[in-house]
Amino acid sequence: MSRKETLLDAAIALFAEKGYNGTSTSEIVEKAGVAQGTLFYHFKNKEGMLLTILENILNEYLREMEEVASVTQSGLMTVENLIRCSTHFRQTRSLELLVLMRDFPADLIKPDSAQMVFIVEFFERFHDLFKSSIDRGQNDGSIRKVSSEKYTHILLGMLAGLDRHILLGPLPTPELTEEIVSFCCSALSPSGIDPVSHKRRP
Amino acid sequence: MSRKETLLDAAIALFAEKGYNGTSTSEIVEKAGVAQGTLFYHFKNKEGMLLTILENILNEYLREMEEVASVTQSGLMTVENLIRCSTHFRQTRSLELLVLMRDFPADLIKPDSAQMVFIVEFFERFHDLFKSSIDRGQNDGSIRKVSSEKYTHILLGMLAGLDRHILLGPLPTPELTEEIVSFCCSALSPSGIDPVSHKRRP
DNA sequence: TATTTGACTGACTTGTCAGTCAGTTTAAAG
DNA sequence: CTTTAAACTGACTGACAAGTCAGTCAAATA
Repeated sequence: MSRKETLLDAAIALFAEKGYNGTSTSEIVEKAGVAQGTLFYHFKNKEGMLLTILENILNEYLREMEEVASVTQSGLMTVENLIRCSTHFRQTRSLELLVLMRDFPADLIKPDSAQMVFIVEFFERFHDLFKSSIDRGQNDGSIRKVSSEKYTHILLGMLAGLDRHILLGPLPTPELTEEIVSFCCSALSPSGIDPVSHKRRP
Repeated sequence: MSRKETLLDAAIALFAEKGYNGTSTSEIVEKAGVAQGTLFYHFKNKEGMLLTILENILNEYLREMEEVASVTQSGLMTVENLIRCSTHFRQTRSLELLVLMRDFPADLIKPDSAQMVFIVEFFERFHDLFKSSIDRGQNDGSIRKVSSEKYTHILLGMLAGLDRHILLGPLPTPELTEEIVSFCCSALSPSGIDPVSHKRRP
């Protein structure tokens, strides 16, 4: 593993444990077992490390989600699987997601900076991914006729909120995946369609 | 207005604008127009200011919510009104809520500290408020038979996530209140009950 | 009037931290 | 072997921030 990767791993662990602001560069280099200067040889500055971490995790998150959405199926089932995907991602990449949830945007409040613009693009792509799935569901009849724009905001806010609730919340949380899926299915299915069997009710 | 209140107001505005970590005590006293020492005369330290702000906002939030829940009506309608209440609160107290959403728990990561325990109690009371409403709805037939514990986590995570999405998200968000209400009603209503009219479907 | 008390002041101390830089090591290329 | 460039080092620095404290002041109390 290269020094750069070692440094990133150390930073992820420390940021997740103590937060971005609560972690000094000295701690990072100590944990990585390299000298102070090495950090600044590989990264422009401390914020550059955070951006690299966020960029990596967002890239992978989006890649997995887009893969799920590319499978041909009803719009509602796509939404279901996007929800399951987000759960799976949270479980496999909890440390990086914790950093994302806690330290964005709190420590990147420089609106219109190049980094901010860059990160915002990811959010737009997540938004489009959900919105086009809802639109598709409304065309194929699996999702009721509601404002897809507004329902996209609701789903995105909900999923991010649940990630945060589970990862950072002070209360222990039980396994919720299938309940979240059926909660959303009930909310999205057309009236008269049973959200479990996906068949029209008698 | 007392100096103490002036200091708190200045801190709320600055914390909301630049975050807790991004604000120095010098900036707070400058904005409040008092000397450096005055801050530490009224508050134990900088974190004491944050805790005071969070305690105030959580107290008022909980008071409004408990008032809403005390009105006699079906469990589902109570949940509906709790959701509307949270929206109203977000709109009227956006600055303080912004501070809460962004800087808790990121800057209070001292688990088991007295302050942390104190804040966690609020979360438990929010949890109980929602859970008992769902339980009531399951008794009066307005809410379907699901795990009230799990659905409480979903609702809490969802509402906090939407607050965060709207207050801190990089994308502009349209007005969502009634869509959130009907989203949740559809998810909570018993199958066969129309979530809008609350009458059994033909 | 004399004394006490609480609110307030602001220069100062103490410490930390991000970031720098002159120089060393490593390893590849000629 | 020599040259060159990239990777790496770690002591150092300048800036700044939280928190302190000896002392001022005005108003209440005796």
